[in-house]
Amino acid sequence: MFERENKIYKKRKVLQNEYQPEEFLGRKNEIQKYKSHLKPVINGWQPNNIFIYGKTGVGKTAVTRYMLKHLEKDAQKYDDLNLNTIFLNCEGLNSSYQVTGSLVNKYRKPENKINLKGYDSRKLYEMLFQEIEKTGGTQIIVLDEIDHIQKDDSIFYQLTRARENNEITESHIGIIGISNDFSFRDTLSPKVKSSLCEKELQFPAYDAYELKKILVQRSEKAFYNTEKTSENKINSEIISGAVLDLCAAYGAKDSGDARQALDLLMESADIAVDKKSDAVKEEHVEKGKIELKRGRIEEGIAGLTMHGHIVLYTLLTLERDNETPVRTRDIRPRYTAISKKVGEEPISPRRMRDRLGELAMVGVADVTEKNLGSRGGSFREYSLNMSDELVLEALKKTELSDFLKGRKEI
DNA sequence: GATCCACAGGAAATAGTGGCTT
DNA sequence: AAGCCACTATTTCCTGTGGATC
Repeated sequence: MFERENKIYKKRKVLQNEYQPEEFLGRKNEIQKYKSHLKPVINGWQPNNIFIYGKTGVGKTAVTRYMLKHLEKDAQKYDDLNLNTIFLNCEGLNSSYQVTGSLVNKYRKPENKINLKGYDSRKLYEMLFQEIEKTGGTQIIVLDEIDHIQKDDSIFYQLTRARENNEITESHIGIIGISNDFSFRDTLSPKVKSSLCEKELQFPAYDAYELKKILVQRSEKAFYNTEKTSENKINSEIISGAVLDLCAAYGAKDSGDARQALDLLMESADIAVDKKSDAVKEEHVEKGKIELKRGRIEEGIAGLTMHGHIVLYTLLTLERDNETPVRTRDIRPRYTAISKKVGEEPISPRRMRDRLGELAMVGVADVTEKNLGSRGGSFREYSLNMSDELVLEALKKTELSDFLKGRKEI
């Protein structure tokens, strides 16, 4: 029943997000600056706090991991240097409280982990400082996706001022904050901003040429019968330069995102394998783009709340009735009706607006702002952004599936 | 340029969940 | 068990917005 038929991949892993290349192309300047910012650490001095920003897929996290790996390795050469690095992704953590608790858990063994509820904030900080002091030496704390921390910035104050507030005496801490939202910096209170953003490092987007170089570098390792002939050219029986150009253009299109380009390359190659093709062709890339989009949307839809799903379904039925684009207040009655059919109490209009906004955010709906002045004021109009079949498929994988099965046709 | 429209979206209040401390 | 704590999801209330119209 199962059989290996892959003629494409030598090593698929090379295209995955976790893969760490030994050389980062197009990031020479950034690595150079990063290195100088981290220099004090190796001297055993108080580390700099570093704020790193740049769009998604420009290597912020990967380069950081790479730098820290080297830093740790080189630190071992010096007996008087005790270096410990902590890496925390703040996705899903929206308060200082949760970050503090998560940091405590990073230090602790699985059996001693704490809950992220119930403690007094002060107590939580004490626990963190205790852990830090127990470890001692120099500690680099990396907070990735730091902009998810929205509610308050006390964690930064506590960490950057821990020493002068005598919370810690045995250890030195340096914070590396990573954000893809530069404006986050300006939401910080002034005293936190100046200390947290002591050193700043901006990662620019990759252009198509740089992305091509990256794709060439990875392709050589990932595919059979492929070799690099110059920095941006390959000779390959599996994959053509034109295919790589397509992937590079896709990544460069909106944000210079290497991850997007690599994802597309992998998706295309997966499709080629699936089709038992001998090579990755341009048509596979086109299919790949559609697949990636579908995946993103499905993921987005899966992440919505139940009422988000109901609102989406409402929009879907309006779309099928050719009533889109439709303004918020015209969505309302049908939403209320459908909600009741599903057996749920409808949420308030205010809340429904939030849900609609999320649909637009996820990319499944389009919004247009309208303003008819004194003849009708301003409002937003929504319509589905993609085929209704696709949306319906995604909705069937949610808690609405039973409800949807019960209806023969929309 | 003042007025008006109708909603967007911020802010505060409330309800309910679940964990910690004593 | 009572009194904390923070969380999420929500409702209620209300101010702000920007173009059309006068």
